Amino acid sequence: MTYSDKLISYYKTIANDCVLGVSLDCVIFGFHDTRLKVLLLRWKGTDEWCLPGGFICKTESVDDAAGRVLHERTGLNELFLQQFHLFGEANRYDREDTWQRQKMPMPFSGSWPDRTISMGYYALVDYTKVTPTADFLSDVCGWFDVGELPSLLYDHCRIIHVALQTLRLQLNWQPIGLNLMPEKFTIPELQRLYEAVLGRPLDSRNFHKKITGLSILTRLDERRTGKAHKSPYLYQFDLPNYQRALVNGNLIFV
Amino acid sequence: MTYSDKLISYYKTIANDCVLGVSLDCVIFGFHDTRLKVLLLRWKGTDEWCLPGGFICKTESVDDAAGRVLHERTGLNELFLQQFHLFGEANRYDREDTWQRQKMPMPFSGSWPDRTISMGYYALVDYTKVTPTADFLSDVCGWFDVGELPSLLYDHCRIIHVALQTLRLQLNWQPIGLNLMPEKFTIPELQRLYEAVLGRPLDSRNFHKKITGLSILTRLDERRTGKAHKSPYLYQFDLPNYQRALVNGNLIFV
DNA sequence: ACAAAAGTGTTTAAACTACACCCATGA
DNA sequence: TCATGGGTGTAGTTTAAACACTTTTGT
Repeated sequence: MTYSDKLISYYKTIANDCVLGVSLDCVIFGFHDTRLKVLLLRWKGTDEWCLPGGFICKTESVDDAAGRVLHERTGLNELFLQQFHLFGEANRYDREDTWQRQKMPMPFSGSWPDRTISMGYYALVDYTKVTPTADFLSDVCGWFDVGELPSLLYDHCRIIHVALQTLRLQLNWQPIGLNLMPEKFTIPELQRLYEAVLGRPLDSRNFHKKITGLSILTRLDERRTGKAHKSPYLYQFDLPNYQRALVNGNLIFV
Repeated sequence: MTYSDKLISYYKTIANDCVLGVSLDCVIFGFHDTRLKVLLLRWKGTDEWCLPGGFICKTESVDDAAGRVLHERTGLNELFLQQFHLFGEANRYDREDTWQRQKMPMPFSGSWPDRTISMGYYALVDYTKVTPTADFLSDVCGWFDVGELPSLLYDHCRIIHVALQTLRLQLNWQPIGLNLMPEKFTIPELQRLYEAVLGRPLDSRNFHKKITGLSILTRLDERRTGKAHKSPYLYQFDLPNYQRALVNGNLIFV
């Protein structure tokens, strides 16, 4: 059975079990080494990348489908996952161009619709806990700097940019720190995250004052050592206070 | 040809021309007599109401489809129209209960999917310019106070509540005043709008100070007369300054 | 000892909150 | 003349922004 045969069989299964004409794409954000990252898949046999995505089973809620895709690609459950935009243009991308770059005949026969509406989700995950896992259509799954994206199929470049815009807007009301940071972290590391999302530097004294003033962090006795400078304290989130601050809309950094 | 026959033919046309399994629902907000209103349709031959909605033509963008539905129901073009949530649960509502209340056999035959995903849009319109117009499935189209909704089909009650929540959150960054107010209005009238959306009273002195301080309003020489008290000045939005304030995120009333 | 980042406090300006009286109008 | 809501200012408090030096650590 050739790959092309397998592909046709794969799409037949999808057409049978899933809602046709609707897909979802997940922009999975992580944070590592002062950079905001996004998880991408490399299309088999090409140098083209795309977002993790999938279809919605006939008896499955769309949010659950997004959770499933995310679990399959990262190994994580109970992620912070949020709808952000429905990409519903009749001609979202240049189909000819994409097929050519995908280097394979797309098995679009009778039942397959000739336009797909895609729901965009973004997820915030702890980079250190993710096991990037490719899917049937891809051979590599890996992280990319949001500022240094490779060649992307479909309209996925636009989807990432809309996700990033949304993330910036929601920085103040969403538990972005909690979901993107590892369990223990230093205040300067958290500041790097906010700077990476906002795309501009913040004043360390004001940041420190603000973040500690919210009482959402607990300072541990440990410190992060090993660098040629003063060892910063490690902190972790105080969950009850964090939730409270979110509800009250206090997590503001403009 | 009975209504039931027409209905079957109607759904056949939809199944032929539109994307199957996806619909859209529009929560159309207006403002009148100090109250926030929403436009509803009465299902033919029943006392049940629902949101204006529709399907997406095969070659139409989803946003355009929402604009079309809105134009058909209100007579307005170029409305402020915004995606707010995808309602994608596999069992969004009790189907048996809904069919019974709709008092008609739903023509769900072979090609009709047994679950529908619906994209929620909200629109802000000038109440005074709207000509409510029923559609094929409804016999009445009219405004309701968001606080006094009638019996609603499907999950439309939930959809309205999610729309309202979104509207509250977006009050600060969306041109809500501009779209919901008539061309000329008084500052107390605008304050009533903000109070209606926020659901709580605002201090008139602070409101006046704030709104005039933004330089987004032009005071006209006219005043609104006819009431047994001091006649308030009429204002209109200064569009260039309004846009600027929106971009800068200055339209905040918490 | 040096380089590199962490930790910390004050001052100033802007924004927000609370609060009360007089005025114009129509009944 | 009375009832109703419109118009307006100030003081106190809170919040944000700007800004620099000392400490710790590893090399």
